[in-house]
This record gives sequence, C-alpha cells and structure tokens, in this order.
Amino acid sequence: MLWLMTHRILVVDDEPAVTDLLAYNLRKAHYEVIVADDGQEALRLAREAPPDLILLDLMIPKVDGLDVCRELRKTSSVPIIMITARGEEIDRVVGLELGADDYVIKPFSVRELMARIKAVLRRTQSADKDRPPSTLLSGRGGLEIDIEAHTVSVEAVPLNLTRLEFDLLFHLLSNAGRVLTRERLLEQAWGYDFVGDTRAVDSAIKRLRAKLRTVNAE
Amino acid sequence: MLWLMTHRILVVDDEPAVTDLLAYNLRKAHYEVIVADDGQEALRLAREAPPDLILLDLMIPKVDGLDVCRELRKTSSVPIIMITARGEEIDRVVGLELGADDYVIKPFSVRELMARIKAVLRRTQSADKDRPPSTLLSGRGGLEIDIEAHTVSVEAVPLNLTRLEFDLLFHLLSNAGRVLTRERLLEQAWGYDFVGDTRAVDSAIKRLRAKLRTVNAE
DNA sequence: TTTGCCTGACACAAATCTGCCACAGATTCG
DNA sequence: CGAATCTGTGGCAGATTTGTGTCAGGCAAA
Repeated sequence: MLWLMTHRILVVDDEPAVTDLLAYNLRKAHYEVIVADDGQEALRLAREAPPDLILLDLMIPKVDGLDVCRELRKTSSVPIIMITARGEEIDRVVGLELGADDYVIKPFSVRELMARIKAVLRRTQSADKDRPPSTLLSGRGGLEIDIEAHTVSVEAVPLNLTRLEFDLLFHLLSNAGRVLTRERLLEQAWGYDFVGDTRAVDSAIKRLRAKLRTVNAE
Repeated sequence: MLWLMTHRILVVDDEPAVTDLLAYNLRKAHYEVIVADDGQEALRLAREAPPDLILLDLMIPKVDGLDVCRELRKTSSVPIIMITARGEEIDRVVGLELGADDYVIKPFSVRELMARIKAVLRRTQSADKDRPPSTLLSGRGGLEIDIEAHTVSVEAVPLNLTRLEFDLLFHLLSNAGRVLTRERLLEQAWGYDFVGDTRAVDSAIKRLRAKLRTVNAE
C-alpha cells in the first residue's frame, strides 16, 4: 500500500504529554504533524504552513484557544477540532458556534479522535459548504442571543443576564422543542459536578422569566 | 422519564460495596447490569455479552484495569469510563492513551457518575449516526407522538397528556400488537420500584382513554 | 472592611396528578 | 344457575409538582 502524506495537521496544546501522544499517533497514521504549544505560535504556523486540519486546545498560553479560532476564521476555513477539558461544557458549544468543526473532551480516546479527524477531513473535502459562522441564535417572540458577545435582546431591546442565566437560556434555546429534565439542564448549564438540589434550576428559571417579563410587559 | 433504550452496562470492581451501589442505581435507572470483580472475568463477560458501556476500576485482581482496557480496545470500541482512586494522576494520561472515554475519581458522586454515563452514551450514540432519523412514533387512527418534545396528537389535533400518561402511551405504542401484563407496564412506565396496587394501571388507562375519546368524539 | 450582586435553599400555596376504593357489568367455570 | 373473577369507571383524598417570595451565604469590587 502506498501512503501519500495528503494531510498536514497542526496540533496546538501546551501539555507535552498530549502533543507527544497525538503526534505519535498521527504520524503513525501517515499524517504530517506540526506542533504549537501556545496560541501565538499556532497562529504563526497556521499562516506560514497552512495545515489541512487543526487540533486546538482551549486552554493554551498567550492567545486563548477561542481567540485563535476566531482569528483563524477571519481568513481561513481550515477545519478545526477543539479539545476541551471537562467542565468547559459551555465553551465547547460556543467553540462550535465559532466555527469549529468538531470537539473532543479530555480525556479523549485516541481512537475516537482519529475517527473524527478522518470524518472531518472527508466532510470538508467532499462538499465544501461554507457556512458563515453565525453567532446568533434566535427564539420565539423576537428573542435573540449573540453567543459570542453574550448578549440577549427581545425585539431589539437589550436584556442584561447573568452568566448562569445566559447559559441556561442558551441551552434551552439550542434544545427548542425538546423536553429537558432538570438533571439535563443542570448537567449542561451548571456542569457535571454540581452538588445540590435540582430545584436550583427552578430558581434560575424564575429569575430568567422575571427578566424576560420586564421586556414583554412594556 | 423515557426508557427507550435499555443499555447493558458492565461494572468491573472488586469491592462489593461499589458494585452493589452501582448495580442498584443503574438498575433503578433501567440499565441492564452485569458485574465482574476481576479483570479476567471482565474480559470474559465483555466478550460473551458485549455491553454498551463499561465502568472499569483501575485496581482490580488478576488482570489490571489498564490491561483490560488495552485488551478490549484491540477488538472493540465500546465506551469505557475509568474509575480511579484519588492520587493516581498518571492514570489520566495513561487513560487517555488507552482510549477511555471519561473517568471519575473515587469517592465519586453517584449522581455525577450517572450523568456522565448518560453523556457518554449520548455522545457515542450520536456519533454513530449523524442524524437520528426521527423521534416520531405513530399508531393507528392518526395517533402520533413525538418522543423528544413529549407531544401527542391525533389526526393533527394536539393532545395534552401528563407525564405518566405519555409514558404509558409510549410503551403501549412501542409494544403495539403485543399483549402486556399490568406488571410489565408498571415496570416500564412506573419503574420497577413502584409499590402499590397493579390496578393503578387501570386508572391510568382509564384517563388515557378518556383523553383520546375527547378527540375522537368530535 | 463594606457594598452590591448572584445564587441556592427553603417554605408555602396553588394546581395538578394519581392511587385506591367501591360498585356495576361481563365473563368464566363448576 | 350461582360463585368467583376480571375489567371499566366515577369519585375523592392524599401525594406530587410547580411557581414564587424570601433570605442568607458567597464572592468580587470598592
């Protein structure tokens, strides 16, 4: 079997344990690998030796993973797979909205990651459907939230939400038309490790409703 | 709650206190549970009755948890959640390399573990198929239920059901053409820990019929 | 330190749901 | 023909769920 080095992959992570592991496995799978251990370096390499795919950790020095993603997206549509630590659930979703093509959660399975890499490459190669990375999500009644700016408005009237309220609203909106349990919402908006009453959700929803009401009541 | 999928989970740990606790909680959540208390047994069971997910303690007799993981990965891509004692930090990276999908640290919160199990199953399932075909289930007489939205309609006329009524209807519909005992329905729609008269089913069905009748009587 | 949000816990009321009982037909079986 | 059993249904009281007001602890800024 003849192997062509068809794809160059840029791995961005500050933990050598991760980059080494990935580089080893990727090379074994006949990819060309370049490594950056901070955001600045990542941007430089991405410019100088444009890769076919980027594995991008979220928590990296100098320039944050999200910013790297944003910056790259200004000029390039190179596929990006985000790598996030657990408990960064919201960032993960935001990352997707920012134009990442997929994500994995640490600790991830190498096997799974490799499968996703192949899938993403296949997808972006065959049909290059350039979708403008919209950061807007809208619901009924003129409700709009800007994921990047973390702002919410109802019929153009801006609304001031706390981080928790925003996360909650975001997850509700992304699951529009679906029934969610308190547990599921806790898991998504609060995180796995939340300890306490599931009715904390009720409290949050109560406050969210109150704020939405202030606009509607005009 | 809906129990459409009955996943089989293999629990591997040598402490009965742990396996009992997990088995109890998992069964309560309608998972099928099989237990192994050493690595050899785990491998045997994984081969003979392939589970949908494995909870794998690291420190187990005969064959070490890491080796079990390695061995499994040779032939299977079943999701694995590692259970490690505190202070085994190295396991994080090793677990990474071996392809575990997640990990928890002892002593873990059962609630958190359950959430992670659900999340991993969700993740690996949606990875299987890009888009779940349909969440709709339909019966005779124009009856349709949307499993995600928990809505029911008869010939496009929406119907307001309680959670119990919905679950009941769902189970009846998914077993269409089959005779179900009261006991079986109780088990499915109420939960195996229901205490009380089996004729509670009659009451529920009475109310369900009444509601369906309101639509037909038009 | 004080101050000003956030946020989760708690309590309570209202609304809704649900299991149980009782009774009436229906059916089975001897 | 009874007797026994089973099923459908109405009624109802207790259980459960939900919405909301209140409050204290946490936390960060001043």
